Amino acid sequence: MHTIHDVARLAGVSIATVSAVLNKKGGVSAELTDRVEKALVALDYQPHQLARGLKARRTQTIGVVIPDLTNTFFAEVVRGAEDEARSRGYSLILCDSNEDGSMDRTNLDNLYARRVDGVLLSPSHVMSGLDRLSQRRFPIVFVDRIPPGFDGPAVVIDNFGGAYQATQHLISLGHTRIATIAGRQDFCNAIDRLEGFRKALQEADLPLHDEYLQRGDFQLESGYRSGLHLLRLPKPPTAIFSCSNKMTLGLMSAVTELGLRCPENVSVLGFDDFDWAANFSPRLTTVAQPTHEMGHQAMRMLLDEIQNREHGGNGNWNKKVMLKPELRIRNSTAPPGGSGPARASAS
Amino acid sequence: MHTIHDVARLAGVSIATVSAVLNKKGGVSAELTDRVEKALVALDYQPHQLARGLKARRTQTIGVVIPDLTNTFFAEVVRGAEDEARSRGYSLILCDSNEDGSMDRTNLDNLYARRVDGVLLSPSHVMSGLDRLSQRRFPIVFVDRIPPGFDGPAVVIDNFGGAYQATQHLISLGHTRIATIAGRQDFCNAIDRLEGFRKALQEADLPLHDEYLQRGDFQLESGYRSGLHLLRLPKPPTAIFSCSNKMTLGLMSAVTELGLRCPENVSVLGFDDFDWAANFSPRLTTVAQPTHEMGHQAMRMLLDEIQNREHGGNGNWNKKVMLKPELRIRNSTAPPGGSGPARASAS
DNA sequence: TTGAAAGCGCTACCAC
DNA sequence: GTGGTAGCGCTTTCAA
Repeated sequence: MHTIHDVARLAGVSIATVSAVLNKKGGVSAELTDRVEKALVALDYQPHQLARGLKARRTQTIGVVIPDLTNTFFAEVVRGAEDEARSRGYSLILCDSNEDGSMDRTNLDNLYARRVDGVLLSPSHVMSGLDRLSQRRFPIVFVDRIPPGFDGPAVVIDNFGGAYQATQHLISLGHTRIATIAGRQDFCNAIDRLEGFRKALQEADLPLHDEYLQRGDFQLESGYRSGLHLLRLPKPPTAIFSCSNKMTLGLMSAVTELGLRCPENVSVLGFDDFDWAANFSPRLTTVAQPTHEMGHQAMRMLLDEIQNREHGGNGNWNKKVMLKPELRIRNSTAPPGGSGPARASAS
Repeated sequence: MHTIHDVARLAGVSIATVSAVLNKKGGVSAELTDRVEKALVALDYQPHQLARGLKARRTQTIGVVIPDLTNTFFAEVVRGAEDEARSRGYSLILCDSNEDGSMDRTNLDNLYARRVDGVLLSPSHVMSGLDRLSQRRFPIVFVDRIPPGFDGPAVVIDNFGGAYQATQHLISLGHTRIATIAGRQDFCNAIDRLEGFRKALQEADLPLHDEYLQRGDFQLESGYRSGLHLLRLPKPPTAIFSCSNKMTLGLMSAVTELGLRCPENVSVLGFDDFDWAANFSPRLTTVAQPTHEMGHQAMRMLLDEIQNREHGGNGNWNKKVMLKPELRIRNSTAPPGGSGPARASAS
């Protein structure tokens, strides 16, 4: 617990000299530099970042607010963000809002109180008064979820294209009764996925019956309930496009519970890929998002802007990055009726 | 960006009075309290936590160092830790060491520079000089991974018992050729799991051939390579006990690649449970750890100790919590030869 | 080249 | 009750 004073005393110099050496300001004689460095080592001195930040008006800390860390999608995004942050000397304060919109506000207030230099945000809720925040407090980059109409800095994927391509795949397999379990329609990602789905059906002159459009909330439970509902319909769909990983999990649970098999009885295509999707049966066909890359790019954009502002930038920015998802065709999707090349592992 | 001075000026009081109101010290007249509170709201004032921490000598921040956030095990532990921390007014600085031992040291130094009040640590590497750290810097609680011989505060599960029970399950199914893919033997969790495995075999008078003991490193790749090796043996095992989730994933990949089926050709039992383990085929039999609870308890122990020290506690503590894992029998384990009740989904 | 001193925003002590 | 003031550990002028 030594301070700069202890170092100065031991080296027989002033604290200003120690500070100059620490920050490599130059202009310190080799003689004194040497003495200071010896003292630094002798005391195992570590500068107090908070005191430094108080003076320098920056904390080298970024706040990350996400809805649910136990969702691998977000865990991977955070991982990508942290890799970039650490390589540039920043640390992360992690805030999990637990899909509770009111926690977003609490978390942002807390981050402001800690004077983070910027925030990466994937909101749990469509927020009002966000403009006030982003303008008055700190630079914010949105990841994955952006409020409709929001026109600020963000990193997203082409949700429309991903859903469109996914649905086309189902259509090309010969499905005509295609259902979807959509996510919360208050964010662009869910809206765009539903639009992509619609567009593909429309182009193929396929109808979208109301009962085939289930509105979930990204959570497992809603996938499960929607799945049960869809599969118990008098005329159940032969293919289901699930708009998030957790809902896909719930859906598979419903499939299992009803004693159905995938893809023989129903094809399942999910948004978000997993490590395990390729090694268990059915091997899931998914729209994979570049999660690590999303976190990485979002953090890069944020830190670039922060450093830009430190060099006198005016804070006008609204960069947007749209990454491409990738359709990974495995064997949870097959032609309706259970025939076709993509059989399950059954012999 | 208002300071306590702005509030004081607007309310027409001194900053000391504002501070007293902010910290509910009492001894401020209703009249002034009211004026201060109005000013607080009018300016949307948020106290500067760093300045506060500099003075108060605590930051209300806990460092969390884990090997890999994209491992759901750790993500869930962090989630449990954060829930507890937030409810007690602490924030988390998250450090992912990426299974790189040298990063542990870097991360701990960084956390010290930021004067976190304590650290939750799941090391990537057996560290030397840890005693110095824990004594001189901040309270540390270990989670899941503890160095052999370490006798400080920690939250772990009964790894020996979990592995023992798991192996007994395989034995009770009639397996005699049982292999294991062990984790890195530099941590107690891996050591204990191997010991539990050994003990169960021994009690059943079953031999453990050298070739049936694969030494992995907790990573997917090592599970894959070990799996390939085991399953290509002239006399391959009929059951494999994999000591971590990622290695189990690699093992399943090897099973698939060799065109084998689980549990018909080989039973697989994994440590760590997943959301999806119950809904895909084979439904994995696993030893489930109470991940959220581990993070929760570890954080509680840490914060209790921090608060104890603030109240004059002497810092002598070495509490240990050992939680119970749970064997979840599904259908990736079955009697050797592929008969038995737990068939895969194949018809 | 070096060091004294003024803060950064806050808490807490001590006069009034 | 209230407010002035001395720091917390650091950076950064500005004199010397």
